[in-house]
Amino acid sequence: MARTDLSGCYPGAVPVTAPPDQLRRDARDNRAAILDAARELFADSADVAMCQVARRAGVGQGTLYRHFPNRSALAAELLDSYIVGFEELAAAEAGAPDAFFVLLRSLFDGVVDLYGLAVLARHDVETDTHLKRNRERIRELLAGPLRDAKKAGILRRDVSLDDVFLIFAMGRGAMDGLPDRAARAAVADRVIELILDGIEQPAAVA
Amino acid sequence: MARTDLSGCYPGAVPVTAPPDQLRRDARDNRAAILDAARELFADSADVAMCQVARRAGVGQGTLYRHFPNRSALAAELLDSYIVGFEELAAAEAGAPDAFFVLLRSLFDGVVDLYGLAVLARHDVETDTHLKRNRERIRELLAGPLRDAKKAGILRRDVSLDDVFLIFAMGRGAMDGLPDRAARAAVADRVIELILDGIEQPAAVA
DNA sequence: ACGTAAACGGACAAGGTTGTCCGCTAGGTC
DNA sequence: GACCTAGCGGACAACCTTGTCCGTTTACGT
Repeated sequence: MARTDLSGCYPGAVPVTAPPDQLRRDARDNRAAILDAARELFADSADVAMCQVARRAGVGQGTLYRHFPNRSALAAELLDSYIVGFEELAAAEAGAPDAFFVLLRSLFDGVVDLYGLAVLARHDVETDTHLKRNRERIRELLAGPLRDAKKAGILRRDVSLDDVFLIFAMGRGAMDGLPDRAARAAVADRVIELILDGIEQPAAVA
Repeated sequence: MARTDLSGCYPGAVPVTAPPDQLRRDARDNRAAILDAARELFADSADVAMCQVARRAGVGQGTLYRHFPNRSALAAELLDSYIVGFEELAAAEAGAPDAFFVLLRSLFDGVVDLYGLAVLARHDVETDTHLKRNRERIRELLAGPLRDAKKAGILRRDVSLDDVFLIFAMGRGAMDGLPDRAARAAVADRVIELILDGIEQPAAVA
């Protein structure tokens, strides 16, 4: 006997559409738990299975996928919340001559805290429009500080915005495969030291 | 009816043990074809399925696995052949004051040509003893040039061998996700420019 | 020529991941 | 307190990858 076709009779995996603050309480809690779990898991690695996120959040896979239709959507949400913080910092530092270096440092700190996410962002950057927009946003926020730093004579004149992304990628690469935040933080410090001064000895120090 | 147990009656996937130059001609050709295919595929990405290697080499999967029992063994072989070249270069440059920079440049070129392999090497470094030994070998080859460069006053005094690996990882990171050799080569050039001089403006250039 | 063992190749089992389906539970409202 | 629907959860199909198995082919010594 053929099973009755019940398609459409149940909500199924209909994605959650309401804004997060209008959700039913249990849904809101689950959403938060999922984001927390994802943040913890994506901190150390980009290789996180969706079922791990669900388990850690204490929800079923169905719930996870209803809130975030795929891994990219989940990552995008985490990334957005990072960008918000970055925008605030940029606003606070606006005008300061060393704002550029403060923001650069903050980008590195971002990788220290969410290494896996940074990897994911890089990998998906070609395919995911949302991530591209975030990238563009960071560009905008850095353009002013970059100009100011050059004007103040504390930054090489030939450094471009593209170079900043390059430096970001360099920092991320240096943190590849490290086991935890502490190790990444240590490496980030050293990378900044190296990058700022360069490794070549200035011609004559006397 | 139970199938007769034929285990051991056929050579099966018995690994090839003879030295490569004593193999039967078809086996030697296949081995070479596999290595060529792997080199091409690992050039752009670490995410290469073994069956792709087999297909590209024009051999069956069984053949591939008999020559190289797993992906690590295949990667190790490629890596070894790179190391041989690096050793030759180190020998040729021995004593030259700028040997350190030449070798550093060569490491970057290695990533440009075999990016996927570099990623793999980094990722497996904790688990694979063979890779660890290669790393150690590079360390040995760089120690002298590093000392000489400092003595010649063309390298910051506080740069350590660990920093060299860090710089290597930075370069690799900067090349993440780039589509081809050409793009990687361009990035490698810029990274070297940035790393050598640093991005901070020297106090007073006057 | 010819026989033997080395080598081949592709089917396949095992393991793991993604995203969907659908029967049930329980929050919020009247 | 009862209803109704948003939301839950976990089984599962589909897919991919790794490494093994075993019947067949072929290089090479005699």
